[in-house]
Amino acid sequence: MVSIKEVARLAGVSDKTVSRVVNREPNVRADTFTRVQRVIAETGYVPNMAARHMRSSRSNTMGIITDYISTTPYSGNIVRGIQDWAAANGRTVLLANTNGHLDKELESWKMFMAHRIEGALYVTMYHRIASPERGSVTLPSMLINCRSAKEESEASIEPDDFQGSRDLTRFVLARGHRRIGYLRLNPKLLGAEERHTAFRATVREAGLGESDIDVRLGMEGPIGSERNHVYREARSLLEKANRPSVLMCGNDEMALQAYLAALGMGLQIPQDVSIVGFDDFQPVSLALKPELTTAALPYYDLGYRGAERLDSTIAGKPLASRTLTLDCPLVVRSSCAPV
Amino acid sequence: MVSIKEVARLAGVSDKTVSRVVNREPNVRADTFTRVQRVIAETGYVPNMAARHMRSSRSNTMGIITDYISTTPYSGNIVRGIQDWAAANGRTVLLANTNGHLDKELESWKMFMAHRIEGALYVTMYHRIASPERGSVTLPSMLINCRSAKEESEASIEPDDFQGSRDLTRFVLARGHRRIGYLRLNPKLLGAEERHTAFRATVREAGLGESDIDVRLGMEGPIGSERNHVYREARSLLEKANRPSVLMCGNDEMALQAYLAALGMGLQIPQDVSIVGFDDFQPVSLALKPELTTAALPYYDLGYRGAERLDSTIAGKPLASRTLTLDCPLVVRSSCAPV
DNA sequence: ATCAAAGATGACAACGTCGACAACGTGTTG
DNA sequence: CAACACGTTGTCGACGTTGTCATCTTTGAT
Repeated sequence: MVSIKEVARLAGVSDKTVSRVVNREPNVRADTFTRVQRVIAETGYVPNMAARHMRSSRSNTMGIITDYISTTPYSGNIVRGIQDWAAANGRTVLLANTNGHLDKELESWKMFMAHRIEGALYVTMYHRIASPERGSVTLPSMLINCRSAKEESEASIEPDDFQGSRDLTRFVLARGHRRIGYLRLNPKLLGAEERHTAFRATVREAGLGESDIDVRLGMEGPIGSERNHVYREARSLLEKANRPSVLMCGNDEMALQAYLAALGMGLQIPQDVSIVGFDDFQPVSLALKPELTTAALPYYDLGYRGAERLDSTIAGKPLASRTLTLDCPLVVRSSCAPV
Repeated sequence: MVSIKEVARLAGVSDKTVSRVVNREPNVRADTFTRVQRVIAETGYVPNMAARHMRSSRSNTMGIITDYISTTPYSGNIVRGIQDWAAANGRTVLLANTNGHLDKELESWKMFMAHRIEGALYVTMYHRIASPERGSVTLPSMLINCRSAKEESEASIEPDDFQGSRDLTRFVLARGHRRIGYLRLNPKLLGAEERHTAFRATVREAGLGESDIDVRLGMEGPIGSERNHVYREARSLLEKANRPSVLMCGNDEMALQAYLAALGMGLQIPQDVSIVGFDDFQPVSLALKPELTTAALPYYDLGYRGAERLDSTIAGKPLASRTLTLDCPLVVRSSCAPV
């Protein structure tokens, strides 16, 4: 691999001058500049990051720790958002996956230290409470899609489940629905609480009473091995004498099961019953017919803006607020009809 | 950050001796070893990879290029497999996502060169023909989930779609099905051809004729914006006077639509019609009720073993075969009943 | 023409690590 | 006791880059 010295030799200048050209430093004569540029092009010289890192003692690198990237695959978009930010800003990212194992998490931090990362992004695949186990490492960090358990807690960026659920509920109400079945997420997830609370607050605000809504628990138990009651509960809701005109589901995968339950009973969607989801998990929300009305988790932006925020922190700029929430925009498709 | 010299000073030895301890070199007295180890533990010293890289001119790093990681999210497991191999073998991986843009691909190669990667894994999210655009870069590389268009082609590792489809078809036949509807994948995908061919070969082998099977095209058009006929075709198959007893689908997302079509017509699965998929895309295959019988794409292993193979190549060992295929194991659940 | 200021370029060192080699200590052999 | 082998430890330099400072060249004002 050709080095800066080799380029310098070929261009008949000093290595320092090549460095100036590469880094667009001022005070290089135009002809020198082009001559060096030409040699760089001819030799295919690319600066060695490791050497830069050594010289400047800045690695320009951030680490990403993810937990269960495979279980909820769509949230891989968080990682994509981070990467795009990094590529656009000349940073390097190092990725580590823990699969939820503590020992792998500690191992990852060690690997990160070996690369002298300047900050870490702690990404969870479910919106939840997290407590990064970084051993004795102390570095700028940003929690993405989760928040710290501790009070003196750390900077984070999260989806606004409350707003998403509120907007979705308002939309459902605006379509005239007055009997609503609600299938709750696993209470272990942060989103479960917020979505449910927002739903209740919004229907109350609209003047509906307890008898107008019917809330069922769709999933429970430890994440990864939860018990799934969605199909059964959806059926039960739809078998009621005065059945709901709409089923609101904790997420899109639950909506899928609600579809199966409704169709299995001979009901048509959305003519006989409307269904809405949450997350906009597209392999499901777009595969369903009719396509699913839902609220989109801003995964990509969580990553992109989370990386941006971490970078500010590394640069020493204070954050406007410790926690930033991003909207979950409503995605209107055709699974929810007017009553 | 504490350096090897600082550790050496505190332990009262030379930096070289600390280096010996860190790298488990022989010929260090036991008491020296423990003394140095203690100082390392106390100071939290971690060797600097950038400096190692400089000294040894070996980066110990491989690059991963992926195309559309977000569209078919489950295949992120390939990346997880690679990472796990790398973590287990002390290698670093650098990840770049192109979203299918050529300019981003070239940019990624440049970034890789800056980090002096020793080899590259070119990962596609669909099983397809690929031609890596690496500019003038020439490095050991391995195609994962794709193969080269060129004849003098490059090493690759791929799923065995043929075997998967054959085993699935045999399974269906063994359950007594003799009228089979088949929904084809987008012909643009490599798997489409292989799965379809295997299906035809296997039914013929079993003595079925052309009139016993009915093959429909489920999807077509450019990847990312294809036209989707699955729902319509599935309905059409099921409306036939002598309707198939089983629907074999190109993948699990198509199976999902087949479910919706069947249920929408008042048919019960698997009593009235059996359905099988392909891929084992679990957010779908496990969410469906009854759960889906399918063949699993060995994504994780493609990544893990692909990394392993690339590493052999880097080390200069010849590969037993240029292309390696991995089995797609049958996953029997409950969506396919005996006739 | 003269000189100062500004612009352009180069020499050199240092970042952290480890290979090559030198040097030292201890025990063994003749 | 000399000679040697071997085990243990240390010195030094180089990897590729860029910051610091020095040097040389050009420009422009007098």
